[in-house]
Amino acid sequence: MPRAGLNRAAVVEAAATLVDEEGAGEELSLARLAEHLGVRKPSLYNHVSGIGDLRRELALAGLRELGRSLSRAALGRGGEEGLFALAEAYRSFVKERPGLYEATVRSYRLYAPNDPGLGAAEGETLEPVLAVLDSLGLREEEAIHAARGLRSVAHGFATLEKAGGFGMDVDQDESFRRLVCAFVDGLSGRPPSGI
Amino acid sequence: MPRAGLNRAAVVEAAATLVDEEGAGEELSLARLAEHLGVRKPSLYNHVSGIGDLRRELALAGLRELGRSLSRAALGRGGEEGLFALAEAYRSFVKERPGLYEATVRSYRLYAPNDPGLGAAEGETLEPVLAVLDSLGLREEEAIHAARGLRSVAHGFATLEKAGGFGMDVDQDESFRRLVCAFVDGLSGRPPSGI
DNA sequence: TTGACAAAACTAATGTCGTTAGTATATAAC
DNA sequence: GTTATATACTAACGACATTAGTTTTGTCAA
Repeated sequence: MPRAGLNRAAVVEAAATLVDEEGAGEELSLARLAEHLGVRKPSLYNHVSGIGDLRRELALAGLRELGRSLSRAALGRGGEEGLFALAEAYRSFVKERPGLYEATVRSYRLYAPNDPGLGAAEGETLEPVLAVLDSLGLREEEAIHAARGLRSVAHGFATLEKAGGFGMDVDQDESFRRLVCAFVDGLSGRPPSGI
Repeated sequence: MPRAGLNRAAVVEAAATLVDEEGAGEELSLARLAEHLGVRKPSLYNHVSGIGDLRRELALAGLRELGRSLSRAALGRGGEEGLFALAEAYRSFVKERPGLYEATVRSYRLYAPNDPGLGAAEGETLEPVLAVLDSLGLREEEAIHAARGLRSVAHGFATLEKAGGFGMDVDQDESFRRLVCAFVDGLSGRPPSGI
């Protein structure tokens, strides 16, 4: 039995690739992952303590990567331009890493609350959003409301899009652009910017 | 072996109750449902052709009920008032029937496209939205964009709320009100209505 | 170089799930 | 009352997660 050279990080990374290809729901199984890694199922227990642990680790990885994407998008961009960049980055992340994103959403229901690691990672995704909102003069409770709104907009559109929930043959990029425009304009109380 | 008096409708209804209590993900199993109904697992196959069939039936029931709720909300309400009523009805449905709603979302990815029954039920949920948008002068492609936006807003907020994704202790009703306000105001290109 | 030890792989087994096949019985129709 | 069908059952299979116990590999110190 030659060693496969696995470790926790490698297992999680392989799982992340797998969920992006096949989905993070019931499609993810230790059996499938073990097969992918050329190893027997129980061997995975040397690196993760079960499928729950693996899913939590995927959620953590997803939140961290999403946070990085959002931070990058907000670099050097303030005001409404920053909000558009954040929304677009959010949607892009869901498109590029669909399984990993799905894992982060599952996390809220299944692991949180009171998981300090996930809470911290979630906080990191909020930070760039609050920074951009601050540049628009929104602070404290007002900023929380606006952040929730922006996240709802991006999450709602991206998940419905990913799930194929938009039936009609109408351009989805344009739908998203209009949605974010409407939200941003409504937020600042100005007439449509038309960006 | 006295009969339990089951039929397809009773099985689906019991499943709907179950998913509202325990979730529509992996929590739903034929084993659990059979136990709930006081019957052995294989007996359920007399009424549904498997767990896939049951999930599809749940999605259908959820879409129909959501459609009814939206239609009721739009009765006698046009313009921005109608949009607020639709958004609130959507969110209320998710709160009252969380499992049934979850089943409808799963449906897009797993059963659709090309399931005529689900497609029709989905169309029924779109109808009242398009009617209200029509009262605002939005037609055709423009209405589709707006409908997608409203749905993204309602779906995004409601699912994040349900999943416990809003950590901070800030009023969620107020967050939703502001989000819908911003979207509606941004949609019509007017200054904030403050409703 | 060798011996010991921990890490990482394995086999075997248990229990849950969905599903199918085949069997018995209760209800309804005649 | 006989018959037919619907509805329930038992038994069994394969896929899954998980645990326990075993073997091997790689490393590090003597």
